[in-house]
Amino acid sequence: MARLTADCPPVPCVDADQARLLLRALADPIRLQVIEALGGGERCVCDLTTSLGLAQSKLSFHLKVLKEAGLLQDRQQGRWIYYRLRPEPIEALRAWLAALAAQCRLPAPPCP
Amino acid sequence: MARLTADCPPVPCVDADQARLLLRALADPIRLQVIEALGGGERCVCDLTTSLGLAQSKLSFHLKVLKEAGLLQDRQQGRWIYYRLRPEPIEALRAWLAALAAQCRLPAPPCP
DNA sequence: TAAACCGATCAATCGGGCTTGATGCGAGCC
DNA sequence: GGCTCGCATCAAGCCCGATTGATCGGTTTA
Repeated sequence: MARLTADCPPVPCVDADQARLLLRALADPIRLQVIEALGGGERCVCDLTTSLGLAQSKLSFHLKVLKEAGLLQDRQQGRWIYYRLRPEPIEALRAWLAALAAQCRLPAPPCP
Repeated sequence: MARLTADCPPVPCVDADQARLLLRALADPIRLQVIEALGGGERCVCDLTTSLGLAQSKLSFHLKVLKEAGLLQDRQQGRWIYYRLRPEPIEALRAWLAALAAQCRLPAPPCP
């Protein structure tokens, strides 16, 4: 029969509040720079610091915000720490957005 | 033949800065309530005010933010104003997110 | 025309998040 | 063991955006 509409399998479902946390984490210019840099692949902190021209403390703060939102994953190797983007919450956010735009064309019930 | 993957036709492409404006507009709990309410279809302001339990001034402020971000479209009928969600920027944001998560699994270049 | 209603706009206030500089902690090098 | 390096954490200050209450413009009723 027809393909089922992906209830949960690879893409975790998010509610409005989880979506809000992801949106909030992404809605910052510096964090978007980090996200875009990591969109090209894994990077270490020292590399991000120099290539983005950010103070070490500032970058660390934003990395923490992104990590706590579930958007980033880190691993330690020697004295360096590498960060990478997690595609799962991004796909979940995409699914939430898709559901949002589905029915929005319905006309309003008359007001008076 | 297979359905094409919508390179651009209906979905306008966004850069990181435009995506940031959309994310910023969406990353607010009240605005998310509005967005979700409008996800079910068009509504008038007086309806939103009562169903969301918001002060009129506050709702008007957030509607303006969402409208300026391109997420909302309004029309006047009599003395009522109806708002609806525009699916285009949402689809554009989804496309931006999809491009983001594409290559993020690449390992980092070794640091030292 | 006056009155009532809907919604936008304005100025003032407030609060949460970002920034900054210093400090702490762990891992390698001497 | 002492030192340097990489990164996280902390406290204080600051700034931008949300909230609040009042006012204004426009539209429909009486």
